[in-house]
Amino acid sequence: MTKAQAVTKRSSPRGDARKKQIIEVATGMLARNGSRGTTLGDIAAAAGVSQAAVVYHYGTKEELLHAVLDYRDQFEDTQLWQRGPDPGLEIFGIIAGIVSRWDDHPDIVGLLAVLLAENVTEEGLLRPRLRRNYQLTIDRIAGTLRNAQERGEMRPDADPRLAATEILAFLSGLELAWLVSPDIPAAETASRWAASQVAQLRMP
Amino acid sequence: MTKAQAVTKRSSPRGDARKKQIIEVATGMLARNGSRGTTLGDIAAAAGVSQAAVVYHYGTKEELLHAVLDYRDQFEDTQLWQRGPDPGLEIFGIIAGIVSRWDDHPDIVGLLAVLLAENVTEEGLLRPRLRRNYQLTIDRIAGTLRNAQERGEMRPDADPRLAATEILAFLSGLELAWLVSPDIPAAETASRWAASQVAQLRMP
DNA sequence: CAGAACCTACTGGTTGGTCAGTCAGTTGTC
DNA sequence: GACAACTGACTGACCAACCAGTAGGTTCTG
Repeated sequence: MTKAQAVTKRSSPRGDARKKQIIEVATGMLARNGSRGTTLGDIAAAAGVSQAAVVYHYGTKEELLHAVLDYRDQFEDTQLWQRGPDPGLEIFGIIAGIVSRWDDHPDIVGLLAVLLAENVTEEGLLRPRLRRNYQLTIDRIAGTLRNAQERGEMRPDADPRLAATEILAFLSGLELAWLVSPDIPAAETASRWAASQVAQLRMP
Repeated sequence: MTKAQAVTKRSSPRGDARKKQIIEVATGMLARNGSRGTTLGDIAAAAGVSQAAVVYHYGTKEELLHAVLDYRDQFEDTQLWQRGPDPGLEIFGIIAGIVSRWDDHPDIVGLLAVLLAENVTEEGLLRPRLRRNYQLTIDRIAGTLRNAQERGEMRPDADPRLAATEILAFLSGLELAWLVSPDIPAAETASRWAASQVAQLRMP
C-alpha cells in the first residue's frame, strides 16, 4: 500500500525476457480496462506468474504503468515518424496509413486515450507525464507543418499549432470510437479526413 | 455487492431535490474521475450526506450512473439541437459555439469521453448504452447532413455518415485534450475546424 | 403517526503491497 | 572439478485499506 523500496538489482537474460513479457501482456489489458480496471493479479495471471512476481520485477504498479508508456512511446516513434523526422504534409497520409493498420496492433490502439481519460484530474498519477507527452507530440507535428510552410508546401495563413491540436484530438477520439464500436469505418473516416486536411492546407 | 431490490417509494419534494443534488454533484466527479475512480462515499461527502443515503436514493451505483447519463442526454439535447431538429450545415457553427462555452459547464464536459474510455470492453456495464447512444447521435447528425444535401445546401459527393463519425471523434478527442491540458485553445481549434468543414462540405 | 429520509455500524469481497522461504543457477576458492 | 557462498527469480500466505451494499435504528415532515 505505501511504497516499495527500489532495490537495485542486476539484470539477467531470463529476468529481462520476463519483464518484457509482462509489459506486453499488461499493455493489452491496460488499453482495454485502463489502470483502475486492471489489477496486478490480472496481469500476473495472463503472464503465467504470481502477482508477487510482477511486484518483484517492477516494484509498484505505477512503475509498471510507466514502463508500459515507455513501450508505447517507442512504438509511436517507429509509426508516426517512420519516414524521417520531417514528413511535411505527408504526415496526414502517414496517419491515415496507421489507422488502416490498427487491426494489426489492436493491443496498443487506444492505450493513450484510455489512460488519458483516467488521468484528467490533478491527482492523476500519470497526468504530468501524459500532459508532457501530449504537448511534445503537438510541438513535433506543429514543427513539421511549420517547416512545410517555409518550404512553400503549405499555405502560410494556416496556424500549424491549431492544426496539430486538431490532429491529435481527431486521432484519440477516433480511437475511442473504434474501441467502443469496432464496426465503424475508422480507416475510411481517417483517409477521407486526411485528404480533406491536405486539400485545405496545401498551397493552392 | 450483489443486487439491491428496487423498493417502490413515493416521491416527495425534499427527496426529489436531494436526488437532483446528488446527480449534479456526481456528474462533476464522474466527468473527472470516471466511474471506477469515484466511490459512493466520495459523492455522498460532496453532497453532504452519508454513503448509505446515496444508496437509499438510487439503489445501486449502476442506477446512479444511468441517472447521470440521463441528465447528460437531456443536456445534450438542449445544446446540440437548440436551433431545431434540422440545422443542416449550421450544426458546425452550433458545435463551435458549444465548445466556446465549455467554461460555463465544466462539470459536464468530457463526461461521455471519460465514461466511454472506461467502458471499452465487452464487460463494461455502461457499454451497451454508450454504444447505442453513440450510434444514435451519429444517425441524427448524418440525417441532418443528408437533408442538407437534399436541399442542395451540401455537396452530394460527401458521405454524411463519415462526416458524422468524424465530428464525434473530433469532439470527444478535443474534450479529452482540454481536460488534460486546459490551456489548449479548444474554442479556437473548434471554430477553425468548423469553418474548414463547412468550406469543404457546402455547395461550390 | 406513518412513511420518507436519513444515520451508524457492519459484511463480504477485492486489491496493492509485504514477507519469509524455496530453488535453480552462477561465481569464487582450493 | 568439487564444494561453499551467494544471487536472482520466483511462490504462497498474509495484511491493511478500501468499497458496494445491507440491516436496523432514529429523526424529520406532511
